[in-house]
Amino acid sequence: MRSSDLPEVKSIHLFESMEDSRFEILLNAAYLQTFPAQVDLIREGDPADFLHVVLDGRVELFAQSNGRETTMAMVPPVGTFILAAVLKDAAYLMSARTSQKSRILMIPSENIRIAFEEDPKFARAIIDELANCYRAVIKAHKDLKLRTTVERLANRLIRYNSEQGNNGSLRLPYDKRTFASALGMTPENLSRAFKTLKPYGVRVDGATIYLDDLTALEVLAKPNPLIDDRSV
Amino acid sequence: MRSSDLPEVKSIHLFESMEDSRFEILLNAAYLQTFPAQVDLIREGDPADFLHVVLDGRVELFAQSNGRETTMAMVPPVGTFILAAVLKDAAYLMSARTSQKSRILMIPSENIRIAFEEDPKFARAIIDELANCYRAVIKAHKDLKLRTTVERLANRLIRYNSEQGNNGSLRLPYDKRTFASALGMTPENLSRAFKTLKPYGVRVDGATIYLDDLTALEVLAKPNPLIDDRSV
DNA sequence: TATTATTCTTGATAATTATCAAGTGAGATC
DNA sequence: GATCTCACTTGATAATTATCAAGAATAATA
Repeated sequence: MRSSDLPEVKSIHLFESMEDSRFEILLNAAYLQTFPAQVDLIREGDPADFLHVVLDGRVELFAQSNGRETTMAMVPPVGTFILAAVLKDAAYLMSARTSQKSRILMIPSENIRIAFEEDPKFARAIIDELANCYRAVIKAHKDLKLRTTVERLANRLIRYNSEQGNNGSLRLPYDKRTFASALGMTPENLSRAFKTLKPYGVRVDGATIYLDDLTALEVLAKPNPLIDDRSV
Repeated sequence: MRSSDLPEVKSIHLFESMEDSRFEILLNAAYLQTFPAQVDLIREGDPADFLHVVLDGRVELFAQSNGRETTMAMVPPVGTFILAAVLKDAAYLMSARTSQKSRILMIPSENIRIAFEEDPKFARAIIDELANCYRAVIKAHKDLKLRTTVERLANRLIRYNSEQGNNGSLRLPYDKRTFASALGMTPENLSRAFKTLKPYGVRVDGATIYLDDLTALEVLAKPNPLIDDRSV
């Protein structure tokens, strides 16, 4: 990768506490590449050759089995993916594709593991990142097992509204088909769930959603910090 | 805790690479306690004061929201739980209770974090454990999103059969009510799912299940290593 | 502007899963 | 051995969610 990209990458939480010399060695072996939308980056089952870091754009993690497919998560900048597989030197459990044009940093697994062994601060940062990933999946699992489709949608809208400035409107960060899959429902039922939420002040205009009665929506959704708060 | 218990605990993967002196300091502050069945150990939302290690028995991790409850996982010996919360010094995302009489080692979070900072080998062992936990949840999430109830049951039976010696019979490791919740279904539907599997050679006798036609069951279940193999 | 995809929505229907209520059966207790 | 309790099962029904097939709406292209 170009050395002009180094400062930007260094500012990422994962690397900021790392020694400069070690950081340069690590990144020397790395690739920074821009991909168009809908490009397959990794396939579940393959060995974990690289740690991926999303710098720009958005990456969809998905999984397949038995002819079915589901969206597991969307990774926004700046986020890593497939960290656990890299650390364990195991096969990927999920596939990844760009959902929009994305800039991806790819660091060889072997270099990550070496840096991890040699740099306690980096090890600590890795742990933080992995612990965050773990807790995010636990929350997703609780969301899926403890809520109906309508409740999941309502809570997601409340979360997006809060993340996007709490002004009663939000934009869905990706198409509704993917959104439905991420929420664990079919596109058809996502449409119907939106209709169900109409009496609670949810107005849909393409990818823009207006929440005209947040109070009513929250009564229905019953948001729970231990499921919905990304920071907890 | 009693020093006579030290060797047993030391043999656990998490601690075996640790320096003896540091290990003794760590365990000095720890508690080793035996609890009867159905004792609440931790409650979601509480701060993570202790890392828990199940030495004997079995612990149920569960979560509640909005009046509903679901079993998230069962922790067999020797397994840790709530490691991520301890490392992040955050609130527990799940509650835990003993599902049978259990011997639990409790190590203060603060000591874990100190040992982690000071002992790279222990850090490495913690990472391995956390990565395993992460991958286990991902698998559970895929199981839930990509399979029907009957398929989930079928695959779980195949897994238990393989874990218990591949002799065509297995014992459910906990009551059917909990088993159903862990599989993401109601007890009633678990009964019905067993009936659905009857033509595939699944015979139920209390907590003992016989798999008389493993081939047929596997055709239905379509087991997938990236969901079902604990070791992958 | 017309045309063509594409995505999303809607309606009808089917499949799946949950709920409620009652029943069965095995083990515990007296 | 009687009966009590509890876990599990069964049946009837309801609710939820998915599927299939068109039909709008939107964006993309000519």
